[in-house]
Amino acid sequence: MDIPRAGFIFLFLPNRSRNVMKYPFVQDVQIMLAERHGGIRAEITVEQPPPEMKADLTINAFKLAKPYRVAPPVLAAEITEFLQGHADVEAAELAKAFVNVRLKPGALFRDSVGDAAALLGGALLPAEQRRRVLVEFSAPNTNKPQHLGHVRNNTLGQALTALLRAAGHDVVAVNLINDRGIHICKSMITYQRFGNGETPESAGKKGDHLVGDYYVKFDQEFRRQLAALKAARPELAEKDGDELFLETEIGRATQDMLLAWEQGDPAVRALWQTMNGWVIAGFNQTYARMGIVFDKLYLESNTYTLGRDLIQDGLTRGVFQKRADGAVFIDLESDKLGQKVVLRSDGTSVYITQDIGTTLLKQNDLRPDRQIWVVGDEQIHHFKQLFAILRKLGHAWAADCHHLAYGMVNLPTGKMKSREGTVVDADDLFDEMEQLAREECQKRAGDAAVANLGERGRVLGMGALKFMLLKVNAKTTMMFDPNASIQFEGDTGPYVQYAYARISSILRKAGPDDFAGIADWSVLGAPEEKALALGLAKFGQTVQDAGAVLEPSLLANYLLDVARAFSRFFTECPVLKAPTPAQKRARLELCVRTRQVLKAGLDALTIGTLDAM
RNA sequence: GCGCCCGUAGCUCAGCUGGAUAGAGCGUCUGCCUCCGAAGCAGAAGGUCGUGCGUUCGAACCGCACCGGGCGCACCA
Repeated sequence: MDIPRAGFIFLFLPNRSRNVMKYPFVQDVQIMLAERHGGIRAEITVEQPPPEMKADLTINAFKLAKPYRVAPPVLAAEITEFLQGHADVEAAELAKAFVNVRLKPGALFRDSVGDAAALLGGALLPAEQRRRVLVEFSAPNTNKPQHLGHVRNNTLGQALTALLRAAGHDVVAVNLINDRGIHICKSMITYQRFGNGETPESAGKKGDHLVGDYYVKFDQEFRRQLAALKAARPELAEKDGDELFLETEIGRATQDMLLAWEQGDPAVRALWQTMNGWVIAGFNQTYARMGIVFDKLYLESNTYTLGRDLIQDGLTRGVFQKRADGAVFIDLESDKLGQKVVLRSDGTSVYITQDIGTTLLKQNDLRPDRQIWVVGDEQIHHFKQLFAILRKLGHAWAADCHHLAYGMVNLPTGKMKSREGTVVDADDLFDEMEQLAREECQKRAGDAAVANLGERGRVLGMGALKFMLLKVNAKTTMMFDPNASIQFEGDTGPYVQYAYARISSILRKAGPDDFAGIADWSVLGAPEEKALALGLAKFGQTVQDAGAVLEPSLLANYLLDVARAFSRFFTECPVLKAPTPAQKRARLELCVRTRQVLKAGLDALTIGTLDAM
């Protein structure tokens, strides 16, 4: 019963036989082998040889043995002999079953970076493989401000959206705001009691932070009442807070407020409107700083009842069953997911019921070929159940639903805990990053004034933060050390941004004459030049691969490789002071290509660039 | 108890559908700014890829078992 996977692969894995960057000698090898071995045309991929091999590319004959049914050394020998006579090839050497190929520089640069449109356009999938994709991410609760965990979610969702768009998909970014429920009422009830009409303006703080303060206050008040309750009734000492929620005065009052909200009580609704407005205004500032734009917004207050009708429908069709106590459940044993209640015995819906409803709503509203949820990995089981239920309801598109599960962000001290005050606030974190970035800029400028210091701080600070979150696998439970892990050196966003800025600087200094005519690639050939060009050539395939497996980290790590290759090139090969005008021209062209790839790649991760930093 | 994820250098992490002597950054040590901005470059040291079997011409990667860590298995969201 692995239908979802099958659908996933069908939709998203690019056809590997299509070479984005075409090396003609590879195709010639393919034709040669077909002629010799009964017309078989197997896919031939080029790989990167170990540096000590002094080769540019390598063909691995081990992988060809199976389709051709010929021993690897035999095939390798045939290929080597063939390539030794090929016009593009400078040398072809046989090593075990590997054929190490050194290309003539003219051919190497022509086929890797010669065609700018092909290089950058290589990211785009052919039209028939493009899809309409709905990406839901962020999905915040409107009871407190966002923290580092949300930042990872936001960054992943935003980058995934941009990445899929870079691959040619039509992506709709969706946010489902959880703006109702008992947790929202907690902030409301304490505000009602202790707020004294305070507003974000009067308090001088963002609305989400203000409301969050009252959420914290609720917890304090509740724990105070809980302690008093346990003191008065020692037999309750062993019970936990959740069990005794309704035994406390404030818990009872909060529950009553939720009921009043559901019945449309005007006063409760008005307070709710006001406080939610504050929070959402605050969220919008946070999103703006991250550069996030949603195409579509859903409010849970509008959608939370949707699933209920669907349950009734499924009940009549026998998908769901009713228990003696009135609760409705579905049997997911065939998917090894047990049983799942979808309607409580009192007829109210549970979390998954709402999700069924909103999933159908999104499907009907936006007609995507595929839905993706960016949600933490603790909900893996929930989504397995959700997708199984959708399948059982007969929705074929459920096979194209996917939960992008990401791991937690832990601190050196362990998990973030609001009660212990170890939560890293998103807005504070942004401030610190920008401050750090400004200091770094100023440090390098000495006493001189730095132009656009604020802008530089924003681009570099946010770039460092996003890159740090994106360079690790989404599913990795990652460590965040506030004091040490924000770096501007080494494997970082600013390292990539720095390469971009340095190229920009070079291009500024070059005169118009330096760009005259067409680059003659045959004058290049230094190892650093070749490594850079061969690296750039992988851009398109990397974007497609990263999009296919929904993994921005592939692209982030690729950009580090490119930036590193550029830095090496840059120290070893003078550009503006190249030995000959022809070399200067060609190296400038290589710089332009590198800049284009870095820009396109950072764009696909939603990380900004600066022409000077 | 059952299920999912993770154990790779002192630390944080890569390792592309199994392929050549396992990589990067940080940290430590050593060089390089009269030469396109040193947020850089070059080099050194540092690993029984958790353990053991198995599959394979070949395993960090696939299979099984075990050890260690995390997360799930609600009429919570």
